[in-house]
Amino acid sequence: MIAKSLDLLKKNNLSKTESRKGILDLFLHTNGALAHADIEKKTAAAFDRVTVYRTLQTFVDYGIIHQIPTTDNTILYALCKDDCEAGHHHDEHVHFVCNKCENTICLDDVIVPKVKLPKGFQPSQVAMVVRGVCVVCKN
Amino acid sequence: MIAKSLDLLKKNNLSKTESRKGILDLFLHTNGALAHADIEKKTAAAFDRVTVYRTLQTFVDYGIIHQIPTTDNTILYALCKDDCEAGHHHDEHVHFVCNKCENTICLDDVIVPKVKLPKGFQPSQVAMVVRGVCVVCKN
DNA sequence: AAATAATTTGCAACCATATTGCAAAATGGT
DNA sequence: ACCATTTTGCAATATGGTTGCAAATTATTT
Repeated sequence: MIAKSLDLLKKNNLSKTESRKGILDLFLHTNGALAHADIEKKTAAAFDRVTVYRTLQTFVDYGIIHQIPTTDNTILYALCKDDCEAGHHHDEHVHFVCNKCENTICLDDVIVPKVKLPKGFQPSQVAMVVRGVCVVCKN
Repeated sequence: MIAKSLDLLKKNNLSKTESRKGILDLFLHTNGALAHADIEKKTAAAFDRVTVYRTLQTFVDYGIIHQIPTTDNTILYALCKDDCEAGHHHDEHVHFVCNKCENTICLDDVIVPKVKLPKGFQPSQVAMVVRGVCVVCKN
């Protein structure tokens, strides 16, 4: 469990820089999804904004994290499960956004059900976001 | 079919202004979803940016249009079906984003399937976005 | 139809978020 | 330790969105 971030970087042939390691560690120690702003806060602005943007983009490109669609014009990112590869995400699980604590949680065990699309539509990726009250806030 | 936008405005007790009518007409004549930038372009900047933002917000509040979550930090809007009301959307249909033409289409007839969440999670709203190739671009 | 009240618009200014070019710094391979 | 390559950070710029307020438009009253 020590230095799992380094393993991940090595596995993807990414150079081990402070920012990549730091941001990846943050994801590994966070349960839910993170927005760019969260990352800036939680890393105490140790890295330049631009570096954070580029690092996130790199991680998405390499299939280390994935994006979660939102309706408030921010982008959320969360760790991919182990079987994601560069250029091809398999993050077919449901995301849950809590209306109280506003955290976004990956429900890794809840897979997105298949839907039947109208004739001619060819799906390649599905995202499902459920809003509601999470298990922590339900009381 | 003439002046359906006026009907819609009247039904919601909204004053009939040029911008509301114009923007609503645009939605009525567009098949897919629209982003703020699309609206500015297609109305030839006839209305102020601020007016467009406020008009969209008003339409969302009154249940005339709904927002579609995206992963590119924009907000998409699309017409609601008839049974939406102020403050309460029933737009539980699937949205399709085409990777080729980049249009977003409401699949009004494909309703979002129910999923079983882990114990303690209480859902209130579900969004589902499918990416792929649409019926127009499939060839 | 004119006058008034209420709402909406447009402008200016502002803030937040995101991207690009480029020089300096850090990393990896030899 | 050196050098080629990649990554970082800064500055500048672009894009997206909000707020306050006066002017204009719409609705209401008479």
